Amino acid sequence: MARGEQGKGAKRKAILEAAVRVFAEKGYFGARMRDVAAVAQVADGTLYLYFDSKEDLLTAVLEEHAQAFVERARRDCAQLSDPRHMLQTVLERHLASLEANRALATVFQIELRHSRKFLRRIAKGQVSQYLQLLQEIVGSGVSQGVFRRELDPKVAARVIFGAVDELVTAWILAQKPSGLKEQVAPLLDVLFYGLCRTTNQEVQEKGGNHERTNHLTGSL
Amino acid sequence: MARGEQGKGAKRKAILEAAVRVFAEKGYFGARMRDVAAVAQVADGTLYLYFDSKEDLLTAVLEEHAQAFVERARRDCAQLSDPRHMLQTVLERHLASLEANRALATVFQIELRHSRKFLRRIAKGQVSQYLQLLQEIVGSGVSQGVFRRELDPKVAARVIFGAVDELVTAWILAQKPSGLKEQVAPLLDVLFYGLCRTTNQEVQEKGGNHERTNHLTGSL
Amino acid sequence: MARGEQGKGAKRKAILEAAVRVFAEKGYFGARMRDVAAVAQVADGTLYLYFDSKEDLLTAVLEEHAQAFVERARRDCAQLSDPRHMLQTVLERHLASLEANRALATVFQIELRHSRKFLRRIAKGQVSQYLQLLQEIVGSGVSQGVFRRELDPKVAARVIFGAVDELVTAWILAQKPSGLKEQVAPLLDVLFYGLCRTTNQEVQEKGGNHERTNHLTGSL
Amino acid sequence: MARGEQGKGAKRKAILEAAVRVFAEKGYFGARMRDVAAVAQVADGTLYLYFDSKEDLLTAVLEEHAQAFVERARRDCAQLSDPRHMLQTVLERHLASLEANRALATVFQIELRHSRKFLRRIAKGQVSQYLQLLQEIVGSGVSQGVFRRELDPKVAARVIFGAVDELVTAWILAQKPSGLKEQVAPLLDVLFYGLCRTTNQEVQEKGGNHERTNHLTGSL
DNA sequence: AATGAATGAGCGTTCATTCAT
DNA sequence: TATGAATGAACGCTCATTCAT
Repeated sequence: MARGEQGKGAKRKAILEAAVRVFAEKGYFGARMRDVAAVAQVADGTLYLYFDSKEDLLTAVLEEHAQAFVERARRDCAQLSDPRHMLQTVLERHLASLEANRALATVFQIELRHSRKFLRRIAKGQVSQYLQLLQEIVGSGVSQGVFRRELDPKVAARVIFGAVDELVTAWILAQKPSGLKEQVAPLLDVLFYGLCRTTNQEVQEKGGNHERTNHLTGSL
Repeated sequence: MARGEQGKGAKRKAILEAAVRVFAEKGYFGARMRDVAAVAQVADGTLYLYFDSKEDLLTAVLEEHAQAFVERARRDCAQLSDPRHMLQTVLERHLASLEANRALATVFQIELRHSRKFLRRIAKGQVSQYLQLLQEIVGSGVSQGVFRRELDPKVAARVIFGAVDELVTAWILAQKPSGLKEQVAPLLDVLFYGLCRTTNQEVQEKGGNHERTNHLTGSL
Repeated sequence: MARGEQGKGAKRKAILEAAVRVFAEKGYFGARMRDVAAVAQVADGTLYLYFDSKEDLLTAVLEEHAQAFVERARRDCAQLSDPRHMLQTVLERHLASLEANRALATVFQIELRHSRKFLRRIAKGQVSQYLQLLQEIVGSGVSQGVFRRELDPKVAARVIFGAVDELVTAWILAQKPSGLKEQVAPLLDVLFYGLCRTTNQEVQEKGGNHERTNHLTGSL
Repeated sequence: MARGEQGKGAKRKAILEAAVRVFAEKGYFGARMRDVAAVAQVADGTLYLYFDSKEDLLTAVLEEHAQAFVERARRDCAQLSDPRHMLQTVLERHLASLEANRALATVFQIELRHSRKFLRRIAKGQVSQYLQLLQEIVGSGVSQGVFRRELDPKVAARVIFGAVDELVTAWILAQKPSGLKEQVAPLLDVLFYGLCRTTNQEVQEKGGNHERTNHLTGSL
């Protein structure tokens, strides 16, 4: 029972966790409040003591986790100076935290996007803050001369976000999901050095980009 | 009336277009078949002469457009040799075609993804073919020595797709959407040359990357 | 095709036969006019050139067969003098004709009775005439001194009808239907001589009732 | 309101009664669940708290009453020794209980038989038990020497059942229904003594069968 | 706070019937 | 006559939400 756990917000938490499970399993529209109540071991009506509506429940799931995520990402970055390290850290956190809770990841990647309304809410909320952070990282990278000055930080941030997002979605949909975190290195490789080969790249760095990536990763 | 239009598949087409409009406006679950029928100026039951179910209608919207898109992208590429040109052409087409029909874009970016089931269907179908194409482009770029040989083509393809996808979704959600096509250039800039500045880049190519991009774009 | 058969009423007949088959198989409410049309190899709309409505089609099935049945029963009886022979002949015809067309029997025993309205129509129509005939037979039997004079001909007629009807329904419902006609003899045995043993029956007729039954049956 | 009635199963009962009324009035297919709900003074959805489906509701009507009926019939018989008395008692109960609730009788005689499927369910269930009981009565009558030993108990049971059933159906369909119970006596007369006159019957029992029937009836 | 029985609006789908061809 | 595409009214059932206890 969710009763004795901690007393206070234990029931609320139980409901939220149940919601994540049920939404992930059946999808938002396929999920019935009754299912959530059953999983949370709570009466139907009790849900409404903690959440205004089904939609509010989904929103709560979002806010419960997303806020913390962005905040921690910012804190992580505050302790780093190299924007490449920042990106690496943020993306690793991103992938690792979703990998740790697949149901939650499903809700974030799929269920939260089932309507323009919801999508907008996310886009204006947490995602926007996340993009903002990425943009700042890119900006500071440019200032530091680490990133190319021709970059459009807005577009760059979206490219980064889109890329990670796509990897996560693919992972969600995969039947036998491979590791998510492992994909940070090749992802950063593309993001950092792009697709194109610069004429003298090989001369500059024998052994190529892999070494660089390893170098970076190794230094953390 | 949809009657006299062209005679044959006119009604089917009218229904499909109505579906796109209604799905885009109200979302798949918010849309009632009756709405679709009304917009198509057709009786409720008529919908079922052309489509098996609401879900089938959504599926049909997908297949009606997605297939053609990938095919054309392939045809476009067949006439080009430089993989950079290929990417540019494909992404331009991608953005341009969605920009031309915002309702359709909404359905593709949002409604078709409302459930794991549907998402999977797409991921295994058209999107997978699209990714395949991108992967081939990257692969040929590597072979030609235009793209870096360290690239993981699979990850690179996902990065490209994720980036475009993110741009489109952002455009869908924006209240006053700016041009989509205009974003191809900065997008390619990031994708081609990455975030990082290579130490001697400035020396090699005065004027930097912008010039290169312009050069490429200008040549088309 | 039902085309060339005889020209005129061939199509009407084809539809009626199709209706019997479909009604028997799926039940009146489960049957769709389209099914009937398909079996009759006719367009949906054509049904309405021959019958006013689905209900009318069922009614037509009834009238097409029931009328003839009662008429023939009367004709049969006209050639007999012994009311016991009459009953036997009528019931044999009854069972034999239904046994010959199980689908038709199904429609008569089940589908035609799905509503009070229809049941009433039958009860007032063909069944009433059939009961009338039975009643007359009983009446003449009483007059002739063959049947007991205490009989209430109305009740007797209903008992006879109910008994046959029940046998037919049981036959319809049976998975592996045994012969129907074979049941006439034991049925008549009960109807003619009742359940009770009259005190001196054994004395009067050694060998008992079986012999009598055989005697009667044998004489035909 | 059905609320305060008895508390517990009151609502379920109210729904069942409403169903009987509505099914009897409009027929199973003509009846809408909404009608049932309205008559039961209950919300539409409430029906589904007590019954799985419309069909389940009809089934429940059947089982609610039929079981009790057969059980009571058996109990009645257990206290009697003369199979004639048994038959009389059972049939009287049968007719009396249906006469007491015409709507219920309608459902039993008509609505429960609207499809082969349902008819089969009944035939295999309650009716089969009823027939079994009748068969046993006939059997014991034969053993006791009260009934003729030539009887085929199976056929005899069906004759009895068919006869009663027919009387009830006729009563249901009649516009101005006469008494049902009153028909037991003439019914038994036919069933007991059959149609045929045995040669010396008049001698044996002056006053004929009527007297015997009265004798029997009078003794109860 | 917690319950869960009750509510009732809402929707996808079917199918008898029509009618322009 | 015949067709079959089109119609649109109708209905069983679901489920988010409420509220008396």
